[in-house]
Amino acid sequence: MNPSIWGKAMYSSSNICPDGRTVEHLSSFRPDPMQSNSDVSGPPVTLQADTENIKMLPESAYYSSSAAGSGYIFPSQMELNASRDTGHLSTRRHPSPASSSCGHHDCGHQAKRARVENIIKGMTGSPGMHGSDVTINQHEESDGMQENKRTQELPLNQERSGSGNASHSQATRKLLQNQHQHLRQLRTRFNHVDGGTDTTDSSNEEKYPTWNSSPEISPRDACTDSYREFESRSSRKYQGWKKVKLMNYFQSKPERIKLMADVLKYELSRAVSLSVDSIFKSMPLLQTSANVEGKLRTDVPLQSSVCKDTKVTLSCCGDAEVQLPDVQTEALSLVMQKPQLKNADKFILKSRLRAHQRPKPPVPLSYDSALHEEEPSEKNQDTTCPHALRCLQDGCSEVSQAKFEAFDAHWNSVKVRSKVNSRSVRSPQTRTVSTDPVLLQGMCLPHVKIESDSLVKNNLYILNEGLTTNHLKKAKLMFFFTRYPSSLVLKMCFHDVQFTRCITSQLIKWFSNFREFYYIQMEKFARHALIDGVADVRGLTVGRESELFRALNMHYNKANDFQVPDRFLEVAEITLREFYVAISVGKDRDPSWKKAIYKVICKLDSDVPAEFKNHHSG
DNA sequence: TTCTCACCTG
DNA sequence: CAGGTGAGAA
Repeated sequence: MNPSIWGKAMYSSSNICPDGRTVEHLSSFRPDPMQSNSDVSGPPVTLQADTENIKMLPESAYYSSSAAGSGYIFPSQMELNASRDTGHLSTRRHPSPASSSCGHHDCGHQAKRARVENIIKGMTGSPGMHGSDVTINQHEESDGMQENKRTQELPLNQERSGSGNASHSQATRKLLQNQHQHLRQLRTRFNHVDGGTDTTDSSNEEKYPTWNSSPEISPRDACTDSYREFESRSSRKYQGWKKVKLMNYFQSKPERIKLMADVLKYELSRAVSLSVDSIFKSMPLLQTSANVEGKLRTDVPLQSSVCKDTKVTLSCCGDAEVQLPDVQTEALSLVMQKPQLKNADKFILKSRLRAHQRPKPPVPLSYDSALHEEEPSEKNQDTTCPHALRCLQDGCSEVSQAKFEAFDAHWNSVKVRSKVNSRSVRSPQTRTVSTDPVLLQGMCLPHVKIESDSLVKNNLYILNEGLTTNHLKKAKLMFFFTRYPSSLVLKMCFHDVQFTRCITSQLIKWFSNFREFYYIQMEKFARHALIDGVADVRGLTVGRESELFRALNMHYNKANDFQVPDRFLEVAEITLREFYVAISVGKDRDPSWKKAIYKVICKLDSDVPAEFKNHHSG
């Protein structure tokens, strides 16, 4: 035993430099078969001393690479970002504007009838219809609404029109008859749209609930549904209807406009809700954005009167409209599995990073997210009405979470059933809720900006409540740069994930597993080298063609679509030599012999490229 | 006590 | 890859 040899060997192993000094130092080390198999009670002491000396040296003495020690942060510095549960437990607002203004049941029906009347009036009457024309129309409508009761109605109308005046002029009668005819045609038209249902059965009330947001209902039906609803009720409460008509007859014009506005609001929010629902349910991700856009525009005709072109303004939490910056819809992250996408497993960074070395067209999914996760969300944290981005970004808001779960349930069936996802299902934030139309309606989806390919580009919408396989792939590629990522790095690279304690632990666990595999491979190949009689550490190199690299690449970069940085090869080579030397000197008899190696390797982390931080993992 | 880590196991 | 566990650090 020559302490100087040991000392030199271990010293050199700790002074491994990518610039070649490694070889110079380690070349002096020749594993002594006798020593490696003999009692190591002597050498380990020396080794330990040398290991301690290592710590005294400045980092620059270890590694010339600028990456050395660049990112090492002690695990204790890992910040566990507790769930930022903002607790937006807003109460459910009653969505019906009719019942909000009048608590009485009949009052609500009457108001609705009055609105239907106004709707019909708006459809039949010309824009310039005023004064007595409206008056006449209102009379006629009452007849038209119930054709089968015209015989009962006619005397009433005559009574109303004439008010007991027997000398009604013939011209007025003729005009009235014409109006009757007109409204009968209108009525027929409505019935046709309605599918021919003209029943006065009382079961209709259950048949057409006020907020019938059944997923099966077509948007076209949705648009006519409210009319059916009003109509069916009007047939039951005809007497009340007449009263309302009379009242409405004397209503001032501003009041009618207000009613019309109410109806429009009602219809708008209802139709948009249904459309959003149907889109989320029918959007197959492969669907072109043009289709989506067209669908929205077609299904929600009313929105055109409120919103221009590409924007849909939804009423959120009452009547307050929430206007969001366009950028917010741009930055919503891709979080769902996309089994339909054949290239879903292609990591988005692939071409980007490759492009640094060889020219290649960028991947469609690659785009810069101008939104940084904290910026908008932190500002709006205290708003009582959490707009959707806040919901999306924080994800932990229970109400919004539940709302997203509502339609998320649809996607569960197509989610890849990997453990990665199944874990998120177990997340405490995840609950199973039924698809409540009210929830869907109240999703507070903001100002959905329908832009060409914005939806497809972002591929939906929801902030991650869990890690996906794409996150796993990203993490694996990150391992090429950092073996011991700090929580800060993790947060930066997985900023599309809601960082909870669970998520953080899972990410840490992932890298722990990566390291485990990495070190196992290193030890295995180091032992193989010893068995194979490699006598010089200079004979231990890790190139892209080496078996060790292939094993590692197969594990972390299975698709082989990522250009592994040269630095990783250097680190792998250093690690392999560390293991080789340690095993050679019999250090492996110490139960904690790897710790010294871990200590060295953890200082070799590089900075994660910005591409990892700027892109979503989808 | 809490957290991270390595190790072992399935 | 994840769960469980014990060691060690803060």
